[in-house]
Amino acid sequence: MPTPRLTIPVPTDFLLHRDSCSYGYFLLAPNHWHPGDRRLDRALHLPGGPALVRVRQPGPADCPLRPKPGSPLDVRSDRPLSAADRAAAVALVTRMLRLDESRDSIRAFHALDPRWRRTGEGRLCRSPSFFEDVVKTVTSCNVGWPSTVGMNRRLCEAFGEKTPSGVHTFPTPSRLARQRPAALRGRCGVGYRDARIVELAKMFARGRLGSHPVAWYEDPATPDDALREALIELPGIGPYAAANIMQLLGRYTLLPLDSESVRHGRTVLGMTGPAASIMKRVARHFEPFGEHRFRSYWFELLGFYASKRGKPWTWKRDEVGATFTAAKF
DNA sequence: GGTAGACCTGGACGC
DNA sequence: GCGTCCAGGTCTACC
Repeated sequence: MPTPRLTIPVPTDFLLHRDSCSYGYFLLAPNHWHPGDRRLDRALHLPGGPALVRVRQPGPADCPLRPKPGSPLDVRSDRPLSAADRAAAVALVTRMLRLDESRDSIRAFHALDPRWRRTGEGRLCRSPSFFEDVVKTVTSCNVGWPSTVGMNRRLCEAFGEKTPSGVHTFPTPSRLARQRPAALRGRCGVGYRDARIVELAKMFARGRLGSHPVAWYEDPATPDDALREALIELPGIGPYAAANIMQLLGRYTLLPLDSESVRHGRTVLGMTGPAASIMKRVARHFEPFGEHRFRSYWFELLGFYASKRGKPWTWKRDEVGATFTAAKF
C-alpha cells in the first residue's frame, strides 16, 4: 500500500544533525537543512517520479530534538511512495548519509586520531549519486563558496524535475547530456565549466567514464592510485577535484589541497611562507593519520568554522550560503 | 617536468 | 549605482 512515510534504521552511533551537517554539500541545493527542527529536506529521483523527502531523527517525547545515537530516521515524502520508491529512497538516503559505513571504520579513524572520539564525528555526508558528487566538485573549483551555492541552485532550477511540493531535484546525467554548453552557461552561470559538465554528463549517461565503467570508480576493490589517475583524466578534474571525489567515494588517504588548506596552515597551524610551501607542509602535517588523513584534516577545518560560526547544524543555508568564504576568516 | 596565462563569476572596493 | 580588481582550480601552450 503506497504511503508517504517510512522508517530507516541507522548505525548505533549515528546522529542525524551531526552526521548530515558534516560536509559543505549539505548547504548545496537540492539539500536543505532546517536548523530549527533539525530536519534534512531532499528532492530525490524515485522510480515513480520525483519526490521530496523530509528526514528527521526524533528524540524522546520530552526532548524531541535530542535523539539518542542510533535512533531510526523518520522519513516523510510529499507523495505516497510505492514499494519500489521506498526501496530507492532508502538506498539514496543510505548513500547520502553513509549509513553503510561500518562502526569499525569510524573506530579505526578514532583510534588513529582520538580528538574526535568524544564528539563521535567521523561520517562525512555526500550526495545520493556519484554523478552529483562529481558535478558539485566541479562547481566548487576556481570559485568562492557563494558561486558554488548559486551554480547548484540554478542547475536544479533550470534542469531538475519538480516534486509535488515544487522543489527541484538535482538534474540527471541524461538531462544535462542533452543540453548545449551555452545553455548551462546562460541559465546556470557555470562559466567555462559548461562544456566540461556536459561532457561528464554524457559519460555518466553512457555508463562509462573515460576507459572504465562508472561502477569501476565506485568499486572498493579499485586501487587508489589507479582511481586517482583515471579521475584526473576526466574533464574539469585536476589534483584537487580528484582528491575530493576520492574522499566522497570513501577513500581518505589524499588531501584536496587548495587555498583553504593554505589558510588553515597559516591561521591554525601557525605556518608561514609562500602558499606552495605551506601546501606541502600541510600535506606532511597530516601524514601520521595515514588512511584517515582527510578526515583528520576536514574535522580540524570544520572545528575551526564551528569556533567562528557555531556548530554546523545551527547554520542557516541561505545565510551561510551567501557569506561563507574561507577568505573571511 | 615546470611555469605562465587564460578561463568566468561574484564579491569587495573605490568613486 | 557603476566600474575595476581580485580570488579560485584546471587546462593548454610554451620553455
